[in-house]
Amino acid sequence: MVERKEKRTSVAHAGAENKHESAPTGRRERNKQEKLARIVEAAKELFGTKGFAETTTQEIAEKADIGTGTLFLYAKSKEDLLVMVFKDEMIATSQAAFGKQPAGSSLIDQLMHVFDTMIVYHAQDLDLAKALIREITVPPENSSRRSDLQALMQVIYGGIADLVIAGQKTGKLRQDIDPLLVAESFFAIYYIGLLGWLGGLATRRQFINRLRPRLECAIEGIVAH
Amino acid sequence: MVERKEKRTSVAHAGAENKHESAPTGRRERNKQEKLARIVEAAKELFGTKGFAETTTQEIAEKADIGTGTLFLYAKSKEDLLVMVFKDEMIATSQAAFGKQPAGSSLIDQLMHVFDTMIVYHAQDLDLAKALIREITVPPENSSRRSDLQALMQVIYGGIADLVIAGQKTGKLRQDIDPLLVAESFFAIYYIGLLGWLGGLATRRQFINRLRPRLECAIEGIVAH
DNA sequence: TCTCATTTATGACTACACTCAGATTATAGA
DNA sequence: TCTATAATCTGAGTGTAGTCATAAATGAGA
Repeated sequence: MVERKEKRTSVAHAGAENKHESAPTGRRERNKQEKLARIVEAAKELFGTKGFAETTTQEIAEKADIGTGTLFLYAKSKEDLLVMVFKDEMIATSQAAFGKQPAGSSLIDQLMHVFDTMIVYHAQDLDLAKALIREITVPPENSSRRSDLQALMQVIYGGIADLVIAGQKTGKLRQDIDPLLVAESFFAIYYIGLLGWLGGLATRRQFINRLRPRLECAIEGIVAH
Repeated sequence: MVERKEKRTSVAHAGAENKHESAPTGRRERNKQEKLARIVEAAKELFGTKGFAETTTQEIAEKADIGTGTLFLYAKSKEDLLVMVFKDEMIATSQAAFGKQPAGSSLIDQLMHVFDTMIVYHAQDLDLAKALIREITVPPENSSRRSDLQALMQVIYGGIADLVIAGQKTGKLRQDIDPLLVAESFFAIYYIGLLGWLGGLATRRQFINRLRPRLECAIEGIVAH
């Protein structure tokens, strides 16, 4: 054998490692959860401070106090890690955006409120946003990533669809339209603009300025006549 | 020195290398063009047969009969190569799609015709399409890539906008709408569906089946009343 | 308590995109 | 033609994501 690492002691545990505690509810499972949490936490910090590209998997493993190989038992790839880091936060962000709607506002204002919130989030770290969008755009067969994506999409599409349904109830919007289908279109308009911004084809301002008329144009198609 | 490569003879020239022809119009420039053509050709063949991920830059360089280092003087990255390979073909494809429009067809049919053509193209090699979409989605600062993207987008947006303008001339569509803005929205709807397909969130059939109603919904917003 | 099978962890190793210091080749001027 | 300079080329080298054979930890049954 070739020299073992001498660490594995100063771990930032959640205060739950009483050496001989052979608790009934499997130690393995808890260890795994803890380790996963440490990994995501380490990745979040490093991605946040150094940026995605500048962070090596070695560093993440070191910070999480595990071997490099172990890292890839918990995340299939470096980009997988990014999605892990991002998912919860983004879901929370969009949920908050849907929740805090000013009462009685129009559909367009509601949509803009949601998208504005997301934009603020994306703007916090452009590199991170780029890496993420690149990754989230076409996830490989890797099923774990895909289910993450689906969870995120459900929140966003579902939220927008709810706004549409509310509009239908007031009678302002056509009744004969599938809300989910409309939600997808709205999101598509947001997304393609976002890509333009992150890809450098447009500035943030241009992106935001064009978003509203685009959405208005799309909404025209679903208002009741 | 460490042994020079003994090749550089069996190159598939365009039949223009008469050894002593010190032509007035710089040999350098022509060599460069030829080399670039060889590189793109080699990349196209290898990506097409082995797939993007399975092709190494070494192989491309070998096939193009140049050093590995040289490859990166002509393309900033492996993905850059992919865009090079793709651009011309895709532009030709979309131009053809816009060109061969059956006379007198409705906007929705025209759009579907364009998108169907693109889908056929994408379907030829899913892996290639995925790699490309991933790449094209958020290109890095690298300006050459961005201008490629812009060229492609101009063709597509421009083509769709032309369809809209034609519709406006017949009076069927509202006059007060920016055709380019509408074009972007239409493309967004296509694109987000494409991502879903390539990302495994939907089958090709689902993608195509949903495309039409989505577009119809968007068109509703621009028909004259 | 002691097997022993199964799960989990490890880091040396591998493969490959990309770099760089130095070699080679083209051109312009004498 | 020869020389100097600039442009172009090159492949051994580098850094890092991801693998894999081997080791350690765990828990069920005796």
